[in-house]
Amino acid sequence: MGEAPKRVAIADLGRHVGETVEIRGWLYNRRSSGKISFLIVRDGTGVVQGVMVRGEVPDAAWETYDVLTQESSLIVEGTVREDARSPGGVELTLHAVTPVQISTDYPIGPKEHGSAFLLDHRHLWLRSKRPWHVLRVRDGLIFAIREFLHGRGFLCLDSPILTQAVGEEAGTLFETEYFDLGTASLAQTGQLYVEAGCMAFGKVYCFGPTFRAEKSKTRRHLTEFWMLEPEMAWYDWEDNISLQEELVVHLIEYALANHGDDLEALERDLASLEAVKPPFPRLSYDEAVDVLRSAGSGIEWGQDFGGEDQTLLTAEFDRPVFVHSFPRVAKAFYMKQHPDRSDLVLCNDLFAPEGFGEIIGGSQREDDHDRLIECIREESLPLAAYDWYLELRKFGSVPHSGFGLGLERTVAWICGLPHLREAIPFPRLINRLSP
RNA sequence: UGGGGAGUAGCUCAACUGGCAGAGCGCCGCGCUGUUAACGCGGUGGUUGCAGGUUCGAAUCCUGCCUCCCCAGCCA
Repeated sequence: MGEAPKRVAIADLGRHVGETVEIRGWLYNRRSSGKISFLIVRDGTGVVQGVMVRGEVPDAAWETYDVLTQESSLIVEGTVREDARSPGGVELTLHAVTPVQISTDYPIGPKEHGSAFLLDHRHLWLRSKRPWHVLRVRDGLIFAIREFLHGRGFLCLDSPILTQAVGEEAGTLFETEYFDLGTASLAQTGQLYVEAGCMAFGKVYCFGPTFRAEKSKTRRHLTEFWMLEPEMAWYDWEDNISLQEELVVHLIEYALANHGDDLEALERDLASLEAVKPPFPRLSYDEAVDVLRSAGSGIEWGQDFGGEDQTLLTAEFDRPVFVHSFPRVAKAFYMKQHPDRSDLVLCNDLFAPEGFGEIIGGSQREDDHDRLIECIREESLPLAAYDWYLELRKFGSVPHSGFGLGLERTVAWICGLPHLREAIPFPRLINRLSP
């Protein structure tokens, strides 16, 4: 026997043409045509087809074909060869096949399945082509977000998950007992904490899971989702919008440059992503309502945009659309009042094209102590819960702004997914807590 | 929380007006030296979501319950 072959990743096979290598992975599928058989092997980095010809491989290897079932783990050894007939352009002439564990009755087959069945088997579904590509894009976007922000002097300031203060709306909180301190709730947002952070570090962000107990059953909602929340001291609402635009452009460029293969495998229309270039249209709420009315919407001034309105609005443009200066009645208490219109606040939403809806909500924050107290009272929120937050306005208050970007909605948009449940590894929905 | 749709083999779905429970995939067996969700032939596989009712007879009609899917509201 010669030396043990080098163990390589399938993703790197192109650099090992002509060499004999070892791959450790799982059987994705198999096909046979009598005296020639094909083992489609995946190892987490990619998929490669192994070929065995009867009489040209040891009988022991040849006979493993009959034993190996879908998703059995195995170790194969073979010679890397370029071959246009093979998907991926590279295939493996097998010399040895060693089963590690034989899988029996793997539930996910090559034919179609329903979404409920697949979600029940999410722990296994992750191995399938579609989730595999989606979650690679998700990982890439997380990396690109952090890269973008650190490149601009941001500091990551993690906000707590267990909180006492209410972030936005009471009534949609997940609650739990917290020792002698009463009820704790899972954070709906880290915003109040990054507001504290930006006064210490200038530009900060938090990025983690957030929780909403809304009983909504739509393709645009999860009960647990990841939100990026940058917060910047000395930024006004227009600086805020410019940063959002740069970030979104960066994410699209990153995805196209680094995940083109994934997006193609997902059959994403790349042309519509390539069209996402600055500047994005910026409409005031009043202008957006006019556009919607002339497009046939029955929206009344003061209402927030529904799903249909968002689709209608973005259909007018080929790139994401900013809408700013919303009515105060439609927005959260902490947003700063418009200097010329007391019925508006200095905020913005960003709507993704092609009906993917709102991916960002942001605003300049109310920085005046007394005015902020008025806002809290107007919303009938418990003033005591905001004591530390109010102190930020007593010790060197400055204009500041920030926004929240929904990661899953961004992933869904970039990957072209019809439902958010595919944009997160283990989705939490109103009727789903497992796996 | 409202509106709509659907539960039949392990999976995806058929079954006309109430009249023998079916197909493809999977799985098992046989065949095939380049397959691409391989293919051909044969076989395996059912408490028709649960409980009750109508009927000579119910997957099918009626009542209640459960579950899932889609849409709306709310939001990221």
